[in-house]
Amino acid sequence: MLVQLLESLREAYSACLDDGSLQGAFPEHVKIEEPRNRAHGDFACNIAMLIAKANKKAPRDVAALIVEQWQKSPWVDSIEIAGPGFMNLRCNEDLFSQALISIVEHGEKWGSSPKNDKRVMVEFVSANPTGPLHLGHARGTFVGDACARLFEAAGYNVSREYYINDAGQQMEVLASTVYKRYRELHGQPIELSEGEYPAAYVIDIAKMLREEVGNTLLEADESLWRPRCREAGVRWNIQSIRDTLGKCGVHFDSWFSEQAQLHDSGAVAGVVEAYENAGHVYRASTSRQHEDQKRRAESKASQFKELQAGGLFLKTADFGDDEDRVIRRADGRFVYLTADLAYHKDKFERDFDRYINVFGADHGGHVKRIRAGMSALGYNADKLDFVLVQIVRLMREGQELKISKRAGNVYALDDLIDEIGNDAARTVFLMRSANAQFDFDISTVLQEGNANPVFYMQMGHARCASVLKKAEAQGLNVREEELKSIHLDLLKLPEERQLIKDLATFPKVIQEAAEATEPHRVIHFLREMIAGFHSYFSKYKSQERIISEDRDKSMARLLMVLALKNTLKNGLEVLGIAAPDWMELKQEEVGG
RNA sequence: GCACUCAUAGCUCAGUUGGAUAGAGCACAGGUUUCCUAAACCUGGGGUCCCAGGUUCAAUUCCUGGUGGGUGCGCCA
Repeated sequence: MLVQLLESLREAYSACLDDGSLQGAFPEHVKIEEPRNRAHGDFACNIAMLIAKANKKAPRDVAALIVEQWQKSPWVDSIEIAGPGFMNLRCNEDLFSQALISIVEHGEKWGSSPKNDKRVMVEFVSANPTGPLHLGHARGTFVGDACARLFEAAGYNVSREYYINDAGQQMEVLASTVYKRYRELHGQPIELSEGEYPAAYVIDIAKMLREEVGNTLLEADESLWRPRCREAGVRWNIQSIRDTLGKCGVHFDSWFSEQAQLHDSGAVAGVVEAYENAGHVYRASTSRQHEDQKRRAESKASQFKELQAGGLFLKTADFGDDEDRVIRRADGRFVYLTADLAYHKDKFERDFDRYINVFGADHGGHVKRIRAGMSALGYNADKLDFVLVQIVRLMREGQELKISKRAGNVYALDDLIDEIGNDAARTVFLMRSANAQFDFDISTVLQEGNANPVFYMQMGHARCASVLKKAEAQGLNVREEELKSIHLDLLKLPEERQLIKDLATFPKVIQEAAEATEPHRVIHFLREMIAGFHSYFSKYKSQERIISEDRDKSMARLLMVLALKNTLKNGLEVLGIAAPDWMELKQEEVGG
């Protein structure tokens, strides 16, 4: 619908160019959109304001010139010039009819863009394999997956990647905890030290280990038991993470191991060498930004400054970072950042067009460093997108659900899915802009009613399905091959025209949500559309029902319902939320 | 101190990359509903869009400077 209108506007514009009344290229950010105030017409266009200055004419005069041509389009019934120079247009009924038919004909492709040859990588979750996923990982998981789905719908070739931080001190702590639990299983007394993992899952890891190796590690040297325990721990945790992700409907295309693919492969040493060769490093005890050290004197960083003994600095400050960063210690060991740089270098070598990184907001500090590090290697850091997800505080009946890692207190992501279901969990974590923190009481999604966003959306879909099913029982079938013979010009009610216009904007919503990596836009779009339908449904239920004696009118409305259902289904699909044809309701009818 | 991020109705939050009279849910007040699955639908009250400048035909939106909340600031990961 919008496509046709834009096309006709282009034609009108070039006609203006041809007769010399206007000059200049067709402006890039022309908007044709529904005006807030419906009295202004079906759509409004702002082109006159955009090009007025270049043509040295008043916006309203420019508008008049365009209107003269645009009115010739078969899609346009009338255009009015209003306000500072808006063009308010009313569309021809054929345009509405064609839009509806097109929605149904496109089926599950409706809303998606044609495949392009762009490749995008979405890296998300990437939780340390030191334990199961918990609440703190939920938002990143769902936002990352929804972004990936959005890009797929927008026509991109998408690859989902999980970066496994299976190197470093945390793994050693895990290994020693596993070993202690292993000894405990063999009757030896143990005592966990500060920082080790007290949670019960480590016992499960130890049990698995005992089954695999029996008691052979009991008397073994640390050089034997440590790698074995580490490996068992990592393997068990990754499996646990995979299982949870599977429950969440999330599947990765690749799992990237820090230990194997960066350290063991020599990639980390390689990236340092690349920086050395490029002349972006220097050896020092403190970074060049002495002032930075001073002004951080009051910060947490100050308590670590004695540890600084001099190492190899990367000049990230030359590429937009706040200060230079150490990438190799004086003793030759690399730091976390070095591996991260090597990882992103690896990503760039795999040559995607765009890299989406979904991080928790507490990792926001990485953004500038990685950007700077990639720029220093000569890569285009603009291809990197960072989605920082903020904390969501989940409540249950006013009580906060804790993420705390203290034993027995962890609220695992698994538990959340078990409690409220994948659809509700997705809705909760996707309904708000990722970079805004918010509170949510999960008792809301266990109710039935408008306050429950999942219920509201799914009920909308179920209602459509229900109406269609009832119609079918009466012999009213919307068959694809007969779409064109349905009298869609009978859809004259203002609510019907409004709904069709809303439906028609769906592809644009998907496209823009993908571009902005903002899945929440889709939820808001769906909710608004459903609200309009429910309102319409109720308003006319005593007259002008969807299924009525008037067969032609019924068929027209059923086609509209089918188009709505298709849009809802595809919209929910792109969020990973189920679109049921029937909802089992808990509550009994009131007053029955 | 510096960086990132947020600030919109009593509460939780949208606001379509700068558009016309700023919206939704909850809560509150009133009303409708024997019906195609629902405590659903309608109406109403409720706003200094944190403050002050700037850019623009047009700013809740972009820029600068403040204020307030969150996060980060290590040769930890």
